[in-house]
Amino acid sequence: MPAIKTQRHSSKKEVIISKAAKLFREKSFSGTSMRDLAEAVGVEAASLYNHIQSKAEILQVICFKVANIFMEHLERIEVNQQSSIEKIKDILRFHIQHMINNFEEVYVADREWRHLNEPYLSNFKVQRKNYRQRIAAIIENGIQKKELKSIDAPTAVLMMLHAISGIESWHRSKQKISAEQLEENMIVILVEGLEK
Amino acid sequence: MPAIKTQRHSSKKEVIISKAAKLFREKSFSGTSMRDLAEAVGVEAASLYNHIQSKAEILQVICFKVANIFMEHLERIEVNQQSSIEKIKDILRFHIQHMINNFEEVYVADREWRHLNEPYLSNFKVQRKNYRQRIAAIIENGIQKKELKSIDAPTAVLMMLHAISGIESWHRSKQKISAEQLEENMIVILVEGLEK
DNA sequence: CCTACCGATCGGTAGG
DNA sequence: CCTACCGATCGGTAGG
Repeated sequence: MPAIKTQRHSSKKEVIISKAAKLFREKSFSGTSMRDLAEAVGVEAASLYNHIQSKAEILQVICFKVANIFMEHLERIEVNQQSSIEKIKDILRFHIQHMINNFEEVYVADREWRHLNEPYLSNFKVQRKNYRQRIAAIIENGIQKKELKSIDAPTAVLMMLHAISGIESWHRSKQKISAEQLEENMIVILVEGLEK
Repeated sequence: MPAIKTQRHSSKKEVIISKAAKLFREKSFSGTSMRDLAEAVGVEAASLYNHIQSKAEILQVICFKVANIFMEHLERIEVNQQSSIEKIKDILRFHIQHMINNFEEVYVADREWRHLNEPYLSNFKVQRKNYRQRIAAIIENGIQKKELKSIDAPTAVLMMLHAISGIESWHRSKQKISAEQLEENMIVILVEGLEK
């Protein structure tokens, strides 16, 4: 039955990608050997190459999968009719939720993309820059409409995104507050600030 | 003249540490070979070992140097008589300034510390946890005194510190705003929020 | 500071 | 999916 065989094959590749994301986060891309990965998957190192082409391919898959998810969400936000501040909140919530639910891969895409090879490296950088500029444009629009303070929009984007990517170390420790509470806290801090 | 000899020796070690910080940031700790470092310093790989004991030692020096600078500053903040909000602002300004002026080493200490060997790894984790908890205590004090919103203090600490560590990618691009403007923008966003 | 070199490990391939 | 193996490179040492 070829259908099942294909399914199994694709599923095994997904297992490899998933285990790799975990290891790349813990030990970094360069610090993880294909033998480490093979052990985590439960096969010999040579067997990995029946499912993936190279170590580099694994990183490519992770980085572009994550980039595409965020880019697609941004495109939906851009065309809707919300206020700037609602758009920003929506983007923040989306990032927070993905960081909580899928943080191994989001973390790796965020921290290990430098190890991509060309032409993927340049492609990724362009996408990343584009993504940030389009969020900055939303912020600048909000400043013009007096919804937001007149702060430097590119700085605000970097701070927002990095503030959220920082929850990983929290996530791994004992969860003292729920995901919903975490999300609300983060939105309040970023939108309204710390000061009472 | 032994005094001069010692000075030269220590100076060369500083050059090695400095070049290593730059390479560890660009290519990560595992992705940087001692031959890469030797080339950046302008010697053969074997010659590096006249100044340092091991690759691991370089990372230790960078991580604990940075950790000590921030810990010493926090200790000065804790004993002074400012309001909680002034203490938080002071910590933020200190982080921003060090990120701007010394960002190679601060970045490496922040992102590459996982590659430390024991017992340094455990020691570093304890210091890091302690540092964050003491800032959280300042925030909690501010909440009690109604100076700050009643947000989750550990979450606020992680967000603040990561928002600031995110300026590195900005710093490396063309500087459109000055360091002073950057600092003011970041303080406003974190303390007062984005919303007008 | 260099040349010469060590054993270990790397990503990846051949062949079954 | 495995065993067996490749050339390249790793961190580090010996000896001068």
